[in-house]
Amino acid sequence: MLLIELARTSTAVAADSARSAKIRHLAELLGRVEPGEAEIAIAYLSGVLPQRQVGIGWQTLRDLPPPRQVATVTLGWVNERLDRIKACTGPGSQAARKALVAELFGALTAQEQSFLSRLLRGELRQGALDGVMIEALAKAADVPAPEIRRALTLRGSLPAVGAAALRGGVDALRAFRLEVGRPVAPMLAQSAPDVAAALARIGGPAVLEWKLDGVRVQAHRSEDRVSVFTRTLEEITAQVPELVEAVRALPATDLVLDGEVIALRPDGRPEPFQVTSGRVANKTDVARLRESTPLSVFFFDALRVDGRDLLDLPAADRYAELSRVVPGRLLIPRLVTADPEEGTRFFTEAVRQGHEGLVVKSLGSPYAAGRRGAGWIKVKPRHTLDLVVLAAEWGHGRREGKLSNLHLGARDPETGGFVMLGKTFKGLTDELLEWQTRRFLEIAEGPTDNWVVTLRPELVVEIAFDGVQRSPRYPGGMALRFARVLRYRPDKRPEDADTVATVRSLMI
DNA sequence: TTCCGACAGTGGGGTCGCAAT
DNA sequence: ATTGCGACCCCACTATCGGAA
Repeated sequence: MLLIELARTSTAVAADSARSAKIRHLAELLGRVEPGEAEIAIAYLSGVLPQRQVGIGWQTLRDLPPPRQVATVTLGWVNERLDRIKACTGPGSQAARKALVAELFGALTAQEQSFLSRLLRGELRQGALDGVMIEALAKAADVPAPEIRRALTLRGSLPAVGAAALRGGVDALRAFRLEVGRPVAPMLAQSAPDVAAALARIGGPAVLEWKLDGVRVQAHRSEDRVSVFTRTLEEITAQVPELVEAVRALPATDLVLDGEVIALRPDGRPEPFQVTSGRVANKTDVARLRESTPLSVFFFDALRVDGRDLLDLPAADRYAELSRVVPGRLLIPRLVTADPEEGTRFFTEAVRQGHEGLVVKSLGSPYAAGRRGAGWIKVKPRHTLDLVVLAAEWGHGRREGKLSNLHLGARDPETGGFVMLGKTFKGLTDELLEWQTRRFLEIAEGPTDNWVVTLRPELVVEIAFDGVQRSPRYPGGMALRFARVLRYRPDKRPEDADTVATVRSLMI
């Protein structure tokens, strides 16, 4: 199949806003792709690469060679070129890689260049990724969508599952099984403002578990072979030897466990997320770092124990199996209750001990992997500050032509100025976006056609955030984590805004 | 007819590995 | 040694579609 056919389908998908129409376009193409190229077509049209990543990003794609007039390249050819680019490493690789990218894009028409460029940048912007692709595959292969979702959970790769569905229908999908050593798509959580709201959504007794601010891990063990994966199914076995040893010491030899790995201080309180994250990401100095920054692991679910798959069992039964093979010191602290007051006390205690909050879980839910079902609900405390808008950046995509991303500052009484604490684009409605663009252009200082538009510091905005972290980038040495706009405060003047001292007092 | 679940899009800060400077 | 890029860790929120209620 020619790449141009995918590019045309993508254009058609983007042009129709109705999901049903997007599904029709995708299914039509999937219906005529040859089996050997099905995985590539499914991957590209759901916004992923079979190679996962190839080392090409926004900067590499800035200037492309002039396009061809006639479309000639096939999916197989393009994919082979991407393999070659991915394999390009070592001294001199940047120039070689650049040449390969130029050669690849030089063989494409304008429409193909646009498609491949958006795909490689991870911004397909066609209003369809895995969710819509699952429906399209269901239509093209004439199988129920839940069968595809189930297989995807167990296999973790939509191209592989989708190609099997097109080739062999329901029978092929049912052949996918949980396989020890191959990661499962992890179950995700929704969020709620407080414990009472979370309990109300579950509607009955629930399990409340501490939410640790670490890295999600899925640990597999077959005999003495242990492998560990992250939320996105990256393998990190070599970076977490403490976890490997802990799993190897368990009294069961055939296991898949779900948990969180975290760096704790000697007094048992958690290190800031940055410390855990840095430790887990490090590959070159693991032996030394495990002395200075040891990792602890806490498990909260079991997907397989002693050769028995548990995904379809209710959470309470899975936990019973988990606690049978994992000692208490490796289990997340938990409480079963339906009482909002008791739950809130548990929440307060978790936060007092330095943790992120709670995850509230239904006792009856199966392990609904890969979807943010209502089975798990996270609850975290929320802080707010009144800050001053120092500048704004022009948006992209559906925010093109709108001033979108705000630069936020706290008041510095010593200098009479403001100290930047970070940016945010979250929490804005279309109406607010419209309003702030007009308002910002009125108080702009200097040119308004640059990427960043500097403003007179006049507007006060109420910002919600999860915490203050150390920052190597911002002038005050601190930055807000997960900042989002709650509302503008026209009743407040910049001299009423919160000060850097207030922010510093919140830093962990 | 209204409500709500699921999805896609729009980006945030921090850290590491790697190649180039 | 420092810098820039890509990848990945953590992630919140709104708009929209279409099926459920």
